[in-house]
Amino acid sequence: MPDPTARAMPDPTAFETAFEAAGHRLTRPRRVLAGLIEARDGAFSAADLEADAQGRQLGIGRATIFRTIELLAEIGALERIDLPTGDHAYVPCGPAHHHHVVCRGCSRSVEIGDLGLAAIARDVARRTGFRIDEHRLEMFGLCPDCRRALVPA
Amino acid sequence: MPDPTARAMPDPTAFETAFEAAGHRLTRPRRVLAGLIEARDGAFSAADLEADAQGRQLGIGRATIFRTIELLAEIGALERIDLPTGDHAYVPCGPAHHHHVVCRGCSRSVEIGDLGLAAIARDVARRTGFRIDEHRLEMFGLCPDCRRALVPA
DNA sequence: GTTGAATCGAGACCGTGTCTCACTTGGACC
DNA sequence: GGTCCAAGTGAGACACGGTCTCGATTCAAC
Repeated sequence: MPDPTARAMPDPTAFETAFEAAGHRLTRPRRVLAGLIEARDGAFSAADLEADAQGRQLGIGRATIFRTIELLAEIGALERIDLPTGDHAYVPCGPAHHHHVVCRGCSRSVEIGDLGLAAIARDVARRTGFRIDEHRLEMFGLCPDCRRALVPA
Repeated sequence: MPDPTARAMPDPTAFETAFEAAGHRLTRPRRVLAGLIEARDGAFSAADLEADAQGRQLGIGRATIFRTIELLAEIGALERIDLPTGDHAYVPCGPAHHHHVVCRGCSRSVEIGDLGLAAIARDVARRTGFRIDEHRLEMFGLCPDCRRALVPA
């Protein structure tokens, strides 16, 4: 009977590769958390991850969960977004500049490139006199699946 | 000697008008907080307001501060924004749909209209299949004054 | 196999925000 | 002006996300 705490170790996941590429150790807790995050495939809160880990009785400390999230955000594999409710969530993503659309039904998230925002930022800079050096755009709505679920007929 | 807790009552401020227009009582704590917020003229955190109120020894409870912020947000006189640090801040604003540019130096904030975002949202909807029903854009940088202060020569 | 720096788990701690509950007060009505 | 009561208040307990500390563990380089 396979030990549930020892996930079969298939190809290293994108997260595992990211850890090593950034010069960080690939430890058991990090591997487990990487697996849990990839299994979620969408925006999640720290509490979600905590519940996942606790549910499977993998003895992973809360501090480690927050540390791992922070580390992944630091190396650009994760990004923190702010839900309309005011809560924080995290979404897996690539390092290039981009934004997210998040489904309020299932939390699935899709990256959406910069769109015309850099140009808008320049425009705002010209009109306000501000020097803009950071911006954040988040969109919320319903993904195709959740839309269909809403109107089943 | 004037009682420091009894602010001279000049023309009702925009906030005070907003309270009454929305059918809420105009109480002493609300008047005081409205004054403190207007004196700040920019983004502020709940803790800032708390410190202001406590510093002046106006016996205003913490709960009242949060309740008042929430109420002002509800009637559209205040909006919650998310700082790049992950903290929350609040900025005074009008009820029309708009976005904010916030100075990371002095917290001054400027409203910036919808820009082309509605069009971008439609574009994203078409490309992703999502139904977009909310978006949030925030820009951060340095206001003209803080820029000058940075390069005094 | 040894070694030590990186990482970990447990749990105390902190800050933001919410809730409860007994008390106060604004303002409508007389 | 006085009465009245629903709306609002202050104090303090509470919930919760996130951080910090510290002694123990573990990865991975040698």
